[in-house]
Amino acid sequence: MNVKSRIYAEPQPSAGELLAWYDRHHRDLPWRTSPPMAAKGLRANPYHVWLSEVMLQQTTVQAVKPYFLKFLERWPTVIDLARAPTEDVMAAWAGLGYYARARNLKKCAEAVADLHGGIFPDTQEGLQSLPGIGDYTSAAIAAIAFNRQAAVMDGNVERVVSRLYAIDEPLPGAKPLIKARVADLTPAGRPGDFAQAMMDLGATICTPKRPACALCPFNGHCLALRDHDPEQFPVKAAKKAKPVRLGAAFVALDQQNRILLRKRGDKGLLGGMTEVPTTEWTARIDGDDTEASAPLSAHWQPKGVITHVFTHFELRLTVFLAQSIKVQPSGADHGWWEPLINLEAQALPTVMKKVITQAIPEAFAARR
DNA sequence: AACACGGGGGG
DNA sequence: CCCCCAGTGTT
Repeated sequence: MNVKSRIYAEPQPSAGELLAWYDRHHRDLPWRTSPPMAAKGLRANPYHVWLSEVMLQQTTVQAVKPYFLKFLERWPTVIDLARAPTEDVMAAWAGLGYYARARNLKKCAEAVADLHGGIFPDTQEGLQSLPGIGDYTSAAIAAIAFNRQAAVMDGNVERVVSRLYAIDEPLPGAKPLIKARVADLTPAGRPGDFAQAMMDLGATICTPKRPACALCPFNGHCLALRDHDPEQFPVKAAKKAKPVRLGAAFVALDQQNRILLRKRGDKGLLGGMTEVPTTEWTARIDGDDTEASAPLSAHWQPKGVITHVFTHFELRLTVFLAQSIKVQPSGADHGWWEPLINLEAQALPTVMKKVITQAIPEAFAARR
């Protein structure tokens, strides 16, 4: 920045302006200690902050709320979570996505319970040594639960800051530059409120499309607003096309209305989750091979195709149903027969709920 | 540095 | 339909 623009630029944005806005407009969220309460010295519970932050990774506030309340009711402390069966945690997480988070959540709870006496580390370094806690989450917990002056940067903050300074370098390359700006802005007092204020601002005012700049506490300092079009920031690197994968899924019911289920391996896609048997998911499907790869010999009835979009590919599964199967004692490989009435308690990812609903429309509507 | 990893809501 | 989201771990 040259001398002239330094002289004539607007005064720098300050944390105080944002905190004043936050005091008036902050959202009331289940894991949050409101600014008035925080001012009276009530500190947020590190367990609550950690649980919410892990759930909020790449996930919207709206989606997280019910899961957060359910987890807290079922496992009130990190010790309770550490002692819970992993299958229960996976089943409770089902539907939230990114299931490595649930596996790491359990590992992290065990580490805190067994290695730290049930007390979360209170530094960013200590927190980041735990499973599932990276750059963002360690900074967020350190700032929000322990009042540390940590620079919290997520997708919202990247957008706000890239607009504030009209940063034209594309993401993710611009992250170090943005992080430095965030560190400069983060105040020693109320760093947790500042972080949450930045994220609230990004979620409600400085939105990806049609930002409400007229309502923004930073609208006197925003270079993207003054000199450009805020909607053009942040600049992002081009993304690649999604390939399609195909396969078949088999819904088998026995004579007692039980469904054949399997557990997926602990690593990789949908790791540790429950599924119905399927073929491999490949670029092309061999029609003659489909029947042969069914989990057992039966009258397989085609029930249509479901589509599910993952982060990096689109999956189309042809669904087959077989009913009134006589279960052979040593029949299913690695699977088990689960009464349909228990489906709700299984760790079924959304794609598998789609498959089962396609074959048995009333499968998940039966209760209540 | 690039890739793998879910799911849902908004425009 | 496309975009994005309170990112982390692996390679």
